[in-house]
Amino acid sequence: MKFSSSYEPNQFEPDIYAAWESAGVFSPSVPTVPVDADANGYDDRLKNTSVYSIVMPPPNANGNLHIGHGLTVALEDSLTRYYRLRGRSTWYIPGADHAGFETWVVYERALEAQGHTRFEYDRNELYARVWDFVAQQRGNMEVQLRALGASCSWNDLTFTLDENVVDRVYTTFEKMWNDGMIYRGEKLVNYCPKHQTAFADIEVEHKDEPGTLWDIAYDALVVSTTRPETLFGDVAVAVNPNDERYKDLIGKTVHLPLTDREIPVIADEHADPEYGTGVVKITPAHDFDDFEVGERHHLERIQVISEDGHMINVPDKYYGLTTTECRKQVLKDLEKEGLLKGEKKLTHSVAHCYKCGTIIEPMLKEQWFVDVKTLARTAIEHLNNNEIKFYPESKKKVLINYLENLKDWNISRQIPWGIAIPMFKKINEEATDEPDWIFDRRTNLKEIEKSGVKYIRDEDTFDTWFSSSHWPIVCTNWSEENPTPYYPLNVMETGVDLIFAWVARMIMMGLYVTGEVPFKEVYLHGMVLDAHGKKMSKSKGNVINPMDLVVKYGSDAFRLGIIRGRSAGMSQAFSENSVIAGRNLCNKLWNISRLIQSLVDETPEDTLSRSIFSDGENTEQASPVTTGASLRSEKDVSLASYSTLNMGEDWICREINSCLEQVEADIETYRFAEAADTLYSTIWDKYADWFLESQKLYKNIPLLKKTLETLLIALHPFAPFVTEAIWQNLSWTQGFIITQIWPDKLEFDPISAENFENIRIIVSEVRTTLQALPGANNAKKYDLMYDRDSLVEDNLDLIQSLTKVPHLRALEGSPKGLRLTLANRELYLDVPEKVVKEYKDALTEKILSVGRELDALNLRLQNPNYVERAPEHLVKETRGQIAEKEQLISRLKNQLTLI
RNA sequence: GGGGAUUUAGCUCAGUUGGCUAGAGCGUACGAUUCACAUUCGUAAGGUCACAGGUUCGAGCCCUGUAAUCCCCACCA
Repeated sequence: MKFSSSYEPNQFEPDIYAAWESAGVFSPSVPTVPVDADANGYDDRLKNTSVYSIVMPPPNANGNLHIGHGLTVALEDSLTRYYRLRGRSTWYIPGADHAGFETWVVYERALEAQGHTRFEYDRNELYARVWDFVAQQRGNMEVQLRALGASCSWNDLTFTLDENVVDRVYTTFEKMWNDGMIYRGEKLVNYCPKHQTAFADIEVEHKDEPGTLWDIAYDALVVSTTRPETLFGDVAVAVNPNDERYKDLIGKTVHLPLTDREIPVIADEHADPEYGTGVVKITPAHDFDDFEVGERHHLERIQVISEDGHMINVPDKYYGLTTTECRKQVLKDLEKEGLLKGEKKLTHSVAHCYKCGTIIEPMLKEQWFVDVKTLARTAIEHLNNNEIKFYPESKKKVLINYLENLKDWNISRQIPWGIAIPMFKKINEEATDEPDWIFDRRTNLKEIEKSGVKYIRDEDTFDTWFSSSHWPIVCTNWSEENPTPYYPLNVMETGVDLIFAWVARMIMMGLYVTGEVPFKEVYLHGMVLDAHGKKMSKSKGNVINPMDLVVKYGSDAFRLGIIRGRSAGMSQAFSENSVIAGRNLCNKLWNISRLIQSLVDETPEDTLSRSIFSDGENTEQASPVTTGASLRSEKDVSLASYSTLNMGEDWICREINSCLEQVEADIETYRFAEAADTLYSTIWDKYADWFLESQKLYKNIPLLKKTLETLLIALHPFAPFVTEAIWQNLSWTQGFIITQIWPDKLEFDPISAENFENIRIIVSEVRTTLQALPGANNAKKYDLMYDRDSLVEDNLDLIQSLTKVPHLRALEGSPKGLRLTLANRELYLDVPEKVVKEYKDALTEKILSVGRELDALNLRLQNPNYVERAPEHLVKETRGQIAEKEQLISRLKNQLTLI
């Protein structure tokens, strides 16, 4: 493979992914089912390898990835690749979601487009049809996951309708049924009349909307309501027990308008004396609060709105009207009878279907419910026991708070596309000894017979979250007989918006099924907002498609871009600029590698070996006096395949080591942005700008190779493709980078490294001073002069090449020109007096500003408390600084007098 | 009503146990450039760390309060 001269990710990314995949490098090295060959109760292969497991939140099987998936994959895959490099047996388990409701909505729309409705088919037929529909659409998201570089174990992909998932869900359901945690209840549920299905509370969107509050006379009492059409379902009116105005009426009855019914006046705390007239009509079948009032007072529930949104159980006049039509008619009739006492505009929040926006109708329905008391309490105990570490930490409190107030969980959905609820209802009523409902796994059958009694299957399917809550269990193939070392997961990474719907339920279910928390850590990423911090939405037209960016800038650039500036739990803006910055880094690395490869190519083998085992031809540049070269013994040379010969080499080793330390600490605490940032500045600002510039003189080939390899491996988790592409292009590397071992720290001489740091300071000051001088093109005009300075004297070529000054020479005679001030060295720029004079203002300003700093330092030291109480090293440091500043000022002043 | 956050450069964000002159990227200005890279190199400007108190030798960081913004949950007859 030949390095192409420009970085073009599209030309190698697909090939590299295919090569990884066919080499099987994504599979965990330790099989996922434990093997106890010698029957000692332990899988011996686990002795030397620790495992790392992580599951992917399953994207919609027949959908496309959106920007949030892009972030999720970038984060999860970086973790996966990092721990793989660290030698763990790493299992990143991909998934695909049947996306019950989402897919159903799409399918139903397609069905309607063909002029059909769901009601023409029975449940089995619909299920089969959607299955085919999904099968046809499937595959896009898997292609896209590959494009993002997800190093997941494809053989282990779990689909949410896979047999083992259904099995596990049924097993749990059966256990809950036997434990008495499942009950069938007639309760008010959130019901979408359009989709004709119930929703869990979390699936409902509340929006503030303008509405009207009408006052209606029920005899002597005036009630306030926003929904007059439901009055036919009223079974009582309530007043607050402490409300003096109505005390006498409690227990009496009032006439329900437009009907011939009398309804009781009851006392209930629900009635707020401050609100409206303080009198509330009670409609248990169509209002959540009223339902509870009804429970407390054992009131009848009269359903007056049908599941398709029409009036039922009402006087003939109103029968069959839609709710909207009925409201109009009711208001008209009330007005006519003089019972409408007033109306007032208000804003109230209205529940909407999160998919179609239809107003959610609270509907009385028989559904399956999970009693969550024990589940929630157990989860809270384990959370309080710190068994799961949260990133960000604050979300744990939020979760506990949620669990403390959790209501029973409605798990029935009236949608064919999902896992059938394995419950069957008795048909023959006369078989009174048999239970009304029985559990049975044969949900492929509509009707079953047991002990001579016929049962018919419940048509409903499970809430997606009921099965999803088993995700860590089913993905790792955990079972009672075969506990796997990969369960609990090391981490659960997902969006902060799923903390209740998914994370909470996985914890409850994990504990219920396995007795263990399902994961040891949770990392919740925030939402990806647009460049202006606004939510992305189709209607705003600000949606960013991750694949567009991958095509435009490459997968690595996208991954580097999307994690930039992002921290746990925070919703943060995202713009193409950060992807461009990522692409630029990849390009930089590409060119760095090309440079090093070309240096390798042009260095003959025999020179190479000489430079390892002797000082070689570069002795003249290296400083025998100041670099501490003598500390580098032959031992170093023989231990490693590289050695440091020049200061810049020790310096870069020092910088790379501290970079590695930083990156390790950051990844292990999920500080992705900081880790990538550290790599960015190490590769660019340190490796390329200083080390490689200095290597243009010295060319320590073994060290160049070693340091490049180190940086490539360290960046691999974040930019997998370009690092692998370079690895494959380099002439001396072997195998895949993805399966390399995370680099050890490099050996270096700290004194020498510090000397290079001093050279950097000198070079920087020369550059700054030259830029500040009047006139253009200063860099090439003036010589740099030094006076008895061995560090400079020993590194003339290096300094000259970095500063680009024409010549470096020893000062002859008395000082002249412009003295460099910050470096604290005898260095002068050979600048004519005229130019120096023009520089005078800058110099004066400098003296003033250093003076201000000096004053501040002196003030600190004059504070006796500081000297007494601050740590000694800080006080000492301050004294040192004062001395330094004083020297600097005197040098500056001296300079000024010379002018 | 309950809970959780945020406020630092023009923009997007770092700043971990309190410690020197508060950092980065982008953007801006100025300068450079055959010799790995214009997807480049060099330099600079730009901040009362939302506000007011407090603790401390020392506060962007800790405490109290205020303001603004955001998210979630519940309620709104």
